[in-house]
Amino acid sequence: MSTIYDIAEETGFSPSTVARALSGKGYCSEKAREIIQQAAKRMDYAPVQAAKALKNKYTKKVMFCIPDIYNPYYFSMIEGANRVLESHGYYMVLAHSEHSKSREMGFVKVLRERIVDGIIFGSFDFYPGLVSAVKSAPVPAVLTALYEGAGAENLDCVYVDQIKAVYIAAAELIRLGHRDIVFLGGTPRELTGRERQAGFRQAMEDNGLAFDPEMTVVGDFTRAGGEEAFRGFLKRGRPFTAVVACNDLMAFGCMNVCRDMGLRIPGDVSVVSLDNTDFCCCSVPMLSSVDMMQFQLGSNAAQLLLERIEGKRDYKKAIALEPVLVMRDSAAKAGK
Amino acid sequence: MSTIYDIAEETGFSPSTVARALSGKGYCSEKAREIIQQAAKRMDYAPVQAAKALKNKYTKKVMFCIPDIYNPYYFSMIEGANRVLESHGYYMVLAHSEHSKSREMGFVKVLRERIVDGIIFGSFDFYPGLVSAVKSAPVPAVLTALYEGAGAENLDCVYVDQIKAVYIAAAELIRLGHRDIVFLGGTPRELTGRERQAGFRQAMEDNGLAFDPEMTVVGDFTRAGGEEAFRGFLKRGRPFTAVVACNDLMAFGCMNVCRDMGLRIPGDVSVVSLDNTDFCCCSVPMLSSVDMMQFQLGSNAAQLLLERIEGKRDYKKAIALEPVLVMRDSAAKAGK
DNA sequence: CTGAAAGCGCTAACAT
DNA sequence: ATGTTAGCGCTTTCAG
Repeated sequence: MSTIYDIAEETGFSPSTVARALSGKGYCSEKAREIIQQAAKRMDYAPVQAAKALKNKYTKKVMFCIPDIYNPYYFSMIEGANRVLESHGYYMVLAHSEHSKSREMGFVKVLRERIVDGIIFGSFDFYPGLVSAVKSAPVPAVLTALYEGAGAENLDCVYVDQIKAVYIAAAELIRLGHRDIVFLGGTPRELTGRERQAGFRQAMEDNGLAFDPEMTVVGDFTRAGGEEAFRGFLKRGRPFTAVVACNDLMAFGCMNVCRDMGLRIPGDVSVVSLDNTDFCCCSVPMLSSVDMMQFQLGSNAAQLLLERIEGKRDYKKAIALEPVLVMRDSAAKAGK
Repeated sequence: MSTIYDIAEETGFSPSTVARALSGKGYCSEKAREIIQQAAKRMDYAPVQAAKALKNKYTKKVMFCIPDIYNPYYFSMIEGANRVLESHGYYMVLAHSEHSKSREMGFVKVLRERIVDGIIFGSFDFYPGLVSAVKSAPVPAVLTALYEGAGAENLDCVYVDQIKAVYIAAAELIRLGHRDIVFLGGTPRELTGRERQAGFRQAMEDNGLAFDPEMTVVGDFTRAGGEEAFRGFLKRGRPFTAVVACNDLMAFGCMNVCRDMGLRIPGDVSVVSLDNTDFCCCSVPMLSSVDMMQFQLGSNAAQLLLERIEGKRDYKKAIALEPVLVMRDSAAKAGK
């Protein structure tokens, strides 16, 4: 634990020469550099980040804000972002909002203290208040969803088309011959919930099937929530042969309920969901799911953010990624 | 974006009065405080953390180092730690070593730059080099495992007894009448691998059963690794009626293989594993597993670390937590 | 090529 | 109660 002053004293050079030698910036003779670097190593020198941060106005840290740490959806996003951040010498500060708007707002507020150089939002649900707070924050932000409300003009984002994701899931079930398809969605109070339902409806109608609100239930994106919602649907006594679940966790819940009721998957019920998390391979049968490109979402978001932080870009950039259907064993032809 | 100097100028007070008014420390008249606080709000003042850090020698951040971000084992640990850190005004910096010792070492090295006030290790595999690096770091550290090698004298830790965890899992299977039990463990090159095997052996021998190395396979704690390892075991052609898996992911892999081979769970094969992650409820049948108290591990670790950081304690503290068996549907009486 | 000096924004001891 | 001053450790401009 030594400072440039200690090294200066030790080597007889001035602090500024030591700084130049160590940073590699500015003039410094070979000889001086060598002597100083050796002393630095010997004295276990390491620059104190707070001092650099105060002087340079950057912290080399980025905040990653997610709503739910137990949802594996976010894992590869974190990992994707982490990879590129790390390769640029940045660290990630995790902020977990637990779906609370006020906590999320709190994270945006502390940005003013400049504890990080930028922020990535893993969440989906933006609203004008948050967006305007984000925009008035002193550091750049990137969203991992498409938000087109007011104020979004200059906000970078990476997103995958939610409507399309549900669409291809439903379309595949229809292709397999299913007609009575349950939609296990999210609350329509959130944008994603509405978008996804729209995708489902469109897939049905494009294929000449009626969209029936009675075949729709909403859950909270947890396994338990999926179970509860699906049980609620079963009470209606409507016939069905397939389910589109809006995320893997709810699909697991749905599959649990099916098993309890003696329904076989995919024999009696076909299930396709969104997210394609690692756990799709852990269920029996393995879950067919739409890959929402989480890893790429994370890495691209980090990329965009760093471009802003490092001043390499000053205009808005939005990146759209394509969802990819991954079929496994939880869906089969209807009527088999 | 204003500083105490801006506010001083605006209000006519000196910077130090402003600082006192805003921090609430030191003398300051009611009137001055009011004026200053209003000005601060109006001017959107927020203290720059780098400046505080430079002066105060703390960053209000803690590094949490985990080896594998895709393993749900760590979720609740992260969450447990996060809860207490947050309640004390600290942020968590995530460090993901991807099981690489050199990366882990890298994280310990940057501690010298004082980017955080302390570090929690989620990993299991400690070795002398790491431990001595940790001990010479300028900030306190907490391990979430029991390490009794040299240098551990003054290192805080929270841990659950690995041997006991495996022991109670195996003992329950034995109680259910199983005698030919497969042990799906981790590599004996890591401490945990050895400990867990010891626990299994002890359970067998305490119940008058022989420990047979042929009934043991090792995997890498991933689902795919569990599958591969278990397939390897099946090739041996040894009869068995139950499996103790060293974590949930490997148990899922094992269950997948069983299904492929037409073995029914728990009819033909009973499975109990360690970790009790949320996903135990997602598999069919639901997985019986030993809760390794991850949430408590995380929150206690954070607690211990903060005690050190805030100078409230200067002696070693080690906390032992008890593993708890959670029976679900993947294990049943033998011979049914 | 090297050194002196100022300043990043905040804190705290000390003086008034 | 308030103001002055020095300093945390580093960067950078400007003299030399």
